[in-house]
Amino acid sequence: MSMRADARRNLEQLLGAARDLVADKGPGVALDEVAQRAGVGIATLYRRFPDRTALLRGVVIDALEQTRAVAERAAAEHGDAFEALAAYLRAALELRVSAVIPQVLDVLDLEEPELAAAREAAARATEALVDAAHVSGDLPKDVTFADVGMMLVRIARPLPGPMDDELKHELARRHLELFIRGLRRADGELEGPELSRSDLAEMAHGGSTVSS
Amino acid sequence: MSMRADARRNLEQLLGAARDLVADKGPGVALDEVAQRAGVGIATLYRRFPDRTALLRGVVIDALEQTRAVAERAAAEHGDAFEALAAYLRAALELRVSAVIPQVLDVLDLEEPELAAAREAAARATEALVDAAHVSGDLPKDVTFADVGMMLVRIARPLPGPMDDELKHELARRHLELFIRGLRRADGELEGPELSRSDLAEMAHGGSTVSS
DNA sequence: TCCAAGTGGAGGTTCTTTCTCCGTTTCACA
DNA sequence: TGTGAAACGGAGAAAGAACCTCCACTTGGA
Repeated sequence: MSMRADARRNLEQLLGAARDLVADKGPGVALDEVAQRAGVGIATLYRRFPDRTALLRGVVIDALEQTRAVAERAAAEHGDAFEALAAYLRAALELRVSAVIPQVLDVLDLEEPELAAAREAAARATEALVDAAHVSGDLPKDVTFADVGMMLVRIARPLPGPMDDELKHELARRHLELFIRGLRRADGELEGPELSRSDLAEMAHGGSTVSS
Repeated sequence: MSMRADARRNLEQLLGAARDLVADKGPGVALDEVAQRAGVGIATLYRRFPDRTALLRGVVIDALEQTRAVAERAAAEHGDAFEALAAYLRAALELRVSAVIPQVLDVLDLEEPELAAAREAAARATEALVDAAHVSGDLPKDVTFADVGMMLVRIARPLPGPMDDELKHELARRHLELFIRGLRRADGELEGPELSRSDLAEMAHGGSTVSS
């Protein structure tokens, strides 16, 4: 399976544009807009991805794969477990990857094998980071995988408002640092649902009740 | 200016529905949907608010007014400055007020006197809380008004995804507590733009460069 | 050089949203 | 309890937005 060089480049442009726009505007973006942002004609988009679902699937699988890669790299490069977790969070923020995944969860069939595998691999890699930080004692036990992941999503999602995009991103970085700083050796009793990874998985699967 | 009791009730329903829906879906919500959620006919909406802008203005003025009230109450009811700030954040989260304001910033003319006044009053009240917490020493100096406000927005905004609404809200509460916990007695050096209130105001006004 | 692979974008079609119009219902005062 | 002004709901015409196909043109690479 080799494509012509220009075709491959366009495919990448398309995935990148779709990632950004879906992160910003949700899974219902106008496909025309995606094509335009990617700098290609609309026909090129439809040639690669016969429908919206195919495009979204492409975006999310790419994002999950990058998440996994970044998480594994963070684990390998940092001896200290908390530092590894922090490094992962920073890298994931740069990739804008966490902003896009929850947006498409509504829309895609997560049972679909290729997607389920990517999901599992990414979750496993990130959960390992959280677990290690728990064990090392720097991350409070009551701060779960889900808490960390969701806060990352909250911080990665672009704020609405008339602000310049670059500034938005700098602020996101700043706020991630603020979060990380508060995470380390914070103590106290945290109220509210302590979701585990499997709670999350079940929820995505369809049901929306927590065992609690 | 007295309205019939049912008319007033409907007006409130409308504002409430619009607040929720705009917070969830942005300022472009279908007005039909707003009317339906409010439990009134579409004509009733158009009778009160001749166009989308009027509705959004109504929503945001209401929201700003509630913000001010809640901030002043928090200041009055808590001796400890940090506790007062925390109480304000919790109350603002419940009102879903912070989620709606940035959504409409794009769309509305902020110079318009009535709106500018509401904005100023709300900002003044909340800034007082942040300043007091700075002075008391419990809130690190490098965590600005803008940082606190934006983190509140991030936490108040509903996460995308298939989760049950009530659960989403419980998690938002939990994450706000996590944030508050991390705020107190956090120390270190925070990088990135330290926006003041006036930076924020200028930005909203149109320019998007920061004095830095 | 040549052609298979790749491309862009105009525009017909379909779906969504807006907003008016008017017959019906409801409140509130006597 | 009767009355009318105020308020209401919702159907549907008109406007707008998004989708997606088709085909004449361009380009990479052997």
